[in-house]
Amino acid sequence: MRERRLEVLLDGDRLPGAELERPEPLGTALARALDLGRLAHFEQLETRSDPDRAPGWQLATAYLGLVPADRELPGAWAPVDELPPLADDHADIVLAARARLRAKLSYTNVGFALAPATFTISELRRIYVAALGHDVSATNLQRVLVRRGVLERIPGRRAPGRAGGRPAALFRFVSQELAITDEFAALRPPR
Amino acid sequence: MRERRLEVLLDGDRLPGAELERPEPLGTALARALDLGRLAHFEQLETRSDPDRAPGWQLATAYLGLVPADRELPGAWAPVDELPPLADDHADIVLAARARLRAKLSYTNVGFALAPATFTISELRRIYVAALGHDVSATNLQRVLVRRGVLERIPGRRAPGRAGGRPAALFRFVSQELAITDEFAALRPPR
DNA sequence: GGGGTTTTAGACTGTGGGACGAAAACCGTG
DNA sequence: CACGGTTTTCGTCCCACAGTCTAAAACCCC
Repeated sequence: MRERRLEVLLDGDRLPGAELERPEPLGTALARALDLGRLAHFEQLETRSDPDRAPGWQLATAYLGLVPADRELPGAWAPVDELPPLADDHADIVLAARARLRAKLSYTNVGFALAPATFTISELRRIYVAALGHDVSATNLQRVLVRRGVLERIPGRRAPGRAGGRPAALFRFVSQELAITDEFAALRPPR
Repeated sequence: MRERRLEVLLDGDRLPGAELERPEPLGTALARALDLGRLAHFEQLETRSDPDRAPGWQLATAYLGLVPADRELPGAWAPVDELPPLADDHADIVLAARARLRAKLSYTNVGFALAPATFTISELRRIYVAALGHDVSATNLQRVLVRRGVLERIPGRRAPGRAGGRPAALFRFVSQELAITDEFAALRPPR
């Protein structure tokens, strides 16, 4: 996330990755190879076994890792909606990952993995807009997330920017652990 | 699904599976080994690489396949909520699969993969109750699914059973392709 | 102090879904 | 054939929640 756009880390014309040689969990192998430090959210996506994958044949397991918007990380980051041509089906994987992220933003609290430790509603709104790809009302965003117990207000206010404006209240995510917050409106158990 | 309970196919004390030897997509290898015919829904779950998995070390990719309630299939089926002790982490996998199914029942039309071609609302209700693990109102189930365009009424009625009762209207799923029907209430794009 | 800007708060509205009750249509029995 | 028991169907009420709008609050710069 940078400049109001969702970005993805690339290694040339492909997604960065690691080869699994010794017995170890998939996630740790990837984390060791990428050296991104602790990621707030790290989630397995699909495993593909395309026989025509070059060279020879191999299995590939994709992962989705999220980095907070205020963290600067080295490497080549490309905007997700303006990807250069990628090798194999890597562009597909990026789109699938974005779809997964968008869905989870709506019914979980993954936002904590994209947002700084504390933030104003406007800042959070910009992050959600960039990730979701469509506009979001700041009023509704705050009300929805606070009512669900995802967001909580903390003391203090942020001084306005150059252009002026009322000082903004500060918020933070109540939990840093992934949790489902929307019990899928329909088909709920009766009370 | 049998006798109003969700069931899982077992092969002794483990989930049925196949070993991948030649280059081929994971799904086809599994389908060939299991010989269940065409499944209405077939979905990849998690891939695990536990070094302490016996014997030696191996990767394992779990899949979720759904069989309509009216189809009788050979093999040893066990109720999901009364599983015998299973090898490795297979019990975990079954529970994860059930969780996935329950979530998808709420925001997609996967129901088509569990239901017969045509059915009454009461029959569909029994299926949903078994899969979700909690009661569901027949009235609301019908209204919700019809309004979302998932269900449609078809001509004819089903004669009542031994106990009598009003003849039930027949329904079917509009589509047999997986589709997301609930756009995650919150954080929807403004109109 | 006035105009522009950003944030905050409140009220209104519409929709979707849970709960409830009554009517419809069937079976058995006497 | 009238009656009670059963299952399905239909309609209504009601509440929670999200989208919209408007106005007020609090700041900047000039």
